[in-house]
Amino acid sequence: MAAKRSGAQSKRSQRIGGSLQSAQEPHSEQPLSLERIVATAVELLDGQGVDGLKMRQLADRLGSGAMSLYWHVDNKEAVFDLALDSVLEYRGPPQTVESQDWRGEVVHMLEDWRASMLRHPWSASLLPRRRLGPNILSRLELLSNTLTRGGVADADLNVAIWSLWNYVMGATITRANFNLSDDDMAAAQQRLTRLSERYPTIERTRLLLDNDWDGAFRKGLDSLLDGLSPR
Amino acid sequence: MAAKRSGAQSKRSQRIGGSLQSAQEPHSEQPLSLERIVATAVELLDGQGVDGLKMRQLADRLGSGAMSLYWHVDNKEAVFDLALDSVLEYRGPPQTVESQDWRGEVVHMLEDWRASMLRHPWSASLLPRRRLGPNILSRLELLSNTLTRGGVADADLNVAIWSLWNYVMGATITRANFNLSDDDMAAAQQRLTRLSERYPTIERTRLLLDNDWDGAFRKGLDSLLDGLSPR
DNA sequence: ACCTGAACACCGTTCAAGT
DNA sequence: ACCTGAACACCGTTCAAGT
Repeated sequence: MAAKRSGAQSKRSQRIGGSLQSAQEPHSEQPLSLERIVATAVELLDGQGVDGLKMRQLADRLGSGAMSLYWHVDNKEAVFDLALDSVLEYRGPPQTVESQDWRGEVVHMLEDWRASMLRHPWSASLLPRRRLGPNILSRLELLSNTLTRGGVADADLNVAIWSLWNYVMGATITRANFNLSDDDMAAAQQRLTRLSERYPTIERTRLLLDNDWDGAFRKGLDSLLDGLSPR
Repeated sequence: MAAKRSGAQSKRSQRIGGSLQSAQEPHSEQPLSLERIVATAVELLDGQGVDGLKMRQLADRLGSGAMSLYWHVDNKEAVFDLALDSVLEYRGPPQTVESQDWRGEVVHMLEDWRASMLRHPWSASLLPRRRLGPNILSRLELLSNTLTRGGVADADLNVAIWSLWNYVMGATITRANFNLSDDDMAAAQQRLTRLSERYPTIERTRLLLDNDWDGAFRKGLDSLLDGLSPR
């Protein structure tokens, strides 16, 4: 495992007269480091999606030879794991007083989790396929904690957590992969009406055209929490 | 979208009329056909996972040259779409009388859906990423239908359906990707206890070691349905 | 310790061509 | 209509080697 590099060294302290390097590559000549690799991988993933991440391109963007990455990282899988975990960091609830509103806290935590993943649409699909990293474990720990404080018995805790996990993951994966450009919307609409005699109900309620994702997420979450709440 | 009339398919002649011989052979030297390609792709995917499907190997297994597939199919993506849809067929509830028990029917439909996907562990992760095919649309239609019969108002229907979708997808994707060999179990246990001071709660309830997947799925689903049920 | 180019073993797909 | 091999444009990774 690579020792930590003090990343902020030489290049940072220079800060030469601000106008010249307004050319697009502000970070081209630093040494490689795990941090830079991960950050750049996230950039690339955000821009090109999971299939768009290429080791050569990643190295290129970092200004290094293609194979230099392999000294810092075992393989591409490791890059995925690191990028994924880096995106799942939780900063905690807005610092108010230690609140009594456990349900509100749960909602906040889950909405923040979903929002973090939606900011990096490749992340949600990746999460269930990889080993759980420290950041997601922290989120689960905090969630368990809050539920316990809310009165959920230990015997019901795992079911509650997995239910919430399932709901959040399903919602986020689905939403992240549903790219509704105007064209897609139009196409879906057209297709649906064309098939209205095969699928009358979902056509009537416009299931596939409903695009209030945030509202639907929140409402469904409320229902689930209703069902899970100790009475 | 439901009826996939891709370019590849339209390239095929219809070849419907009574031909000289109804092909009867097992599957060693038959001509290629979309059906055989899809069936074999499913076999391969079951055995090797999503990343294990190679066009060359697929052709090989079908006893044809590597490039012959491309006359029947546009590209690899199309193979995925077809394999996925083929796995999602629904045969309907066990033929009893038209029941009054709408909730029981919903549970049956969702458990069958989950079971179908778990029989082909690659399928769940694929489903949210691809265009919805006819078989999954049929399942959604039937679900909508049943919920409506159960008294869910049109205004609440989409939220209910997406909530159930989210839950089922999240649960199935997670379960399908959680391969708990004895080794993995042991490793997880070890890791968790080693980290027990960082994650005390999930360690205490053995969140990651809980392996009653079916039971947890059912219990969580019940909670969700409790929350969604009209009162 | 850190980085590198050349090279290998793939894999999806295009193409021109066969029947 | 249906199938094929050769070839192209990749891409992850190994290796032997540089500093």
